[in-house]
Amino acid sequence: MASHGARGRSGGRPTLEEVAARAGVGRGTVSRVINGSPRVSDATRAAVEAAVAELGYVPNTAARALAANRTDAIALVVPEPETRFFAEPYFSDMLKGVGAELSDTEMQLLLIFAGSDRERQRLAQYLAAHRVDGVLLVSVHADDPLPDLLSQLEIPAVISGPRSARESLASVDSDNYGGARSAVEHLLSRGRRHIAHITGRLDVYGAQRRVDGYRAALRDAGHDADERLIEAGDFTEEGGRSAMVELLRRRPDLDAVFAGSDVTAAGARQALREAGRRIPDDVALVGYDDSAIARHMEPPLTSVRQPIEEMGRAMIDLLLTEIADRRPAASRGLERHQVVLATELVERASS
Amino acid sequence: MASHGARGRSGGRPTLEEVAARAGVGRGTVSRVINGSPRVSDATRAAVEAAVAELGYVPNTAARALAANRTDAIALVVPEPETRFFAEPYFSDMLKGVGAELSDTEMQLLLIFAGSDRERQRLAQYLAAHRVDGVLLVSVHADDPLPDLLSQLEIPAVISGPRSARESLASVDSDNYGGARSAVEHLLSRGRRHIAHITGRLDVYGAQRRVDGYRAALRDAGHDADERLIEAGDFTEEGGRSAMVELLRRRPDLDAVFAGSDVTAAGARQALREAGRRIPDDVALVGYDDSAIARHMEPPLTSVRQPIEEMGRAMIDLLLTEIADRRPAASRGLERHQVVLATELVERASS
DNA sequence: ATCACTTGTGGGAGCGCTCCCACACTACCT
DNA sequence: AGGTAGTGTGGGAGCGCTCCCACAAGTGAT
Repeated sequence: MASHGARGRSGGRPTLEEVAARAGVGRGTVSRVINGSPRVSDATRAAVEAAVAELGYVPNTAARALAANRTDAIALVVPEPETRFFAEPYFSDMLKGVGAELSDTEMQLLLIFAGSDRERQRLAQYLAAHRVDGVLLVSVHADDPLPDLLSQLEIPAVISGPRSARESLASVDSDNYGGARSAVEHLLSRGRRHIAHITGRLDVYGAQRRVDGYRAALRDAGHDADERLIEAGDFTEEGGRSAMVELLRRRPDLDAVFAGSDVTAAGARQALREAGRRIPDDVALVGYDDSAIARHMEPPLTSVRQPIEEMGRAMIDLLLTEIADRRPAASRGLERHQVVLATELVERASS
Repeated sequence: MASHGARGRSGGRPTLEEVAARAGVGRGTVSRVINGSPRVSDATRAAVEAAVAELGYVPNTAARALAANRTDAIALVVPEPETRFFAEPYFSDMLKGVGAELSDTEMQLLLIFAGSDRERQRLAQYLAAHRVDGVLLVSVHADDPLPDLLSQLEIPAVISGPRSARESLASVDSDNYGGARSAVEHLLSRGRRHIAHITGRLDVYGAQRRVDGYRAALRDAGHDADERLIEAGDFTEEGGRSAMVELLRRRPDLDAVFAGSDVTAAGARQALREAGRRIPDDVALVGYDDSAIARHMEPPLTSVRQPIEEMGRAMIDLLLTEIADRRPAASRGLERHQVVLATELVERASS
């Protein structure tokens, strides 16, 4: 009795109502069983479950979403071009943690790229349509309007990286400051005295914090910071190479380099090689991220490991909590969830 | 007047009805405007569009999905562990093509991994719930039950790679057979006579086809196929290395290697180096995929380029057509869409 | 003037759920 | 006996759309 032309194909998926009829109970009871409500007698539950199995019933997500005003889906938003997503191990590790933590949930994960303006446009539409219950925002840049949009739309969200003061979103971060400190302290303990730093992209909060940590470690050790020992990179190999060239020109006497990422370190290594400097004999090198690159570099690279996978897990935990008590961060006052995970220095032959 | 406790939060999203009231028209008319029906007068359309803009109306996807029985979303299913997804450039190129082709559509793309049994279980649930309008299946293995499941559920789907006889799904493939032929013919034309082949994983159709092409090229050139010149790899670097070691042991006189992928070629190169063979002087090497690895190898690797991005585009085209005329492949008889795109040999210093 | 279309429009019915109120029934106190 | 909980259950109302039927109004042929 399909009244709409487009319906009734595909052999007719069974509905709640049909399951109820089959089990000899009411619609509400079946709904309770499906949703795991405790207020159902064991006998009834068994009868309903049998009917569900016989009919091969699968709930209609659209109907549920409409009635209950939730989608059972969350989005992992990557505000970067896809290229970077695949190039940086950060994202794949993050995805692994997120996926693992989500695997015993009913939640569906969507991956959304928002690198170009056009993609951002689409994303805004998407969020406005409330097609997800929550958002994981990885790699937030300074002045990014996304966090504001999110809290305006009152969509639960968790960002990775440090949170700037004005934002009211929950966040998970690794201790970039401490990680940088430990790298520099390590180099100092190895007797290095002229330690340079190639930064990451400074519009990424984390990179900025690493610079702070670098400065603090030097200051605490009684070294005066020489600005000529700091050069901006951009997380790319080429950026690392050219920054290294520049540093060697300015301070030919440097004996150690702390790079803002492993990829940057790879670029720096190249420049050092070309300049005839041996690693670690002439110049010690330390990277950041402890990615596969670090292990495979020649010589193997000392690097600061971030617990990225754990960060992913933590982000999901926070987000699910946030969704569960449906009160977006903004409206719950100042008390905001912020998790900071420790880093670990992995020592290898390059330092 | 929110009757459900959970509703009416978030400042009340405007509904179709409210837009209709504001524009002084009926519900149906607004729906027609939203969906771009031509049967609306210009004046009315303008009035509705104004109301939409003033109210900031965004259609409720769940309601639409429920009423129209479509989701405006398609899934890109990767039947592989995530690790492989990130490791092989194939997927990122594919994703790029798919994304590009989809960007002027309303369709949402979901990325779903189905590497483990558990993930497959979830996927089956997901598909049974008809949460997507169509599926893109990349990297299908032999005996994979997914294609059958898909046609059973009557979900429009397109697979990448050659289609086995029994499947009724549309497919897009690159010419693996021809690509392999061209690689071998190239090596022959360079005067190589003992050409070995390290295969990909043979449960992947494409890898099998490459073996066929390799054999055919040799046969046509009047060489008798020596099975000792063929060794199975698995698309990994380590697999390529150990296969090469084995080949060198069996046929120390070989003077060329055609590898099933660039990554495999990288492994082979390593083994050749260790054995003291120079590339291309002693042994010529050709890869497959023309990925970034090929360009950066030392020496740069000759490789067969597959138009992966174009494949992604073509898959989307097919799928959207399939969805548009809502008739899944199976029910439309034998005439099935199958697109095969040509490959191109990119010559570099390794051969 | 009549008929036969075509074009534009309004609104009822229905998609398959969830939420919640109402009600029956039991158990245990006063 | 009457009250007061608590427990399990049925089903109405409603979520915000799309589809389609009905109908008004216009257009041209007869």
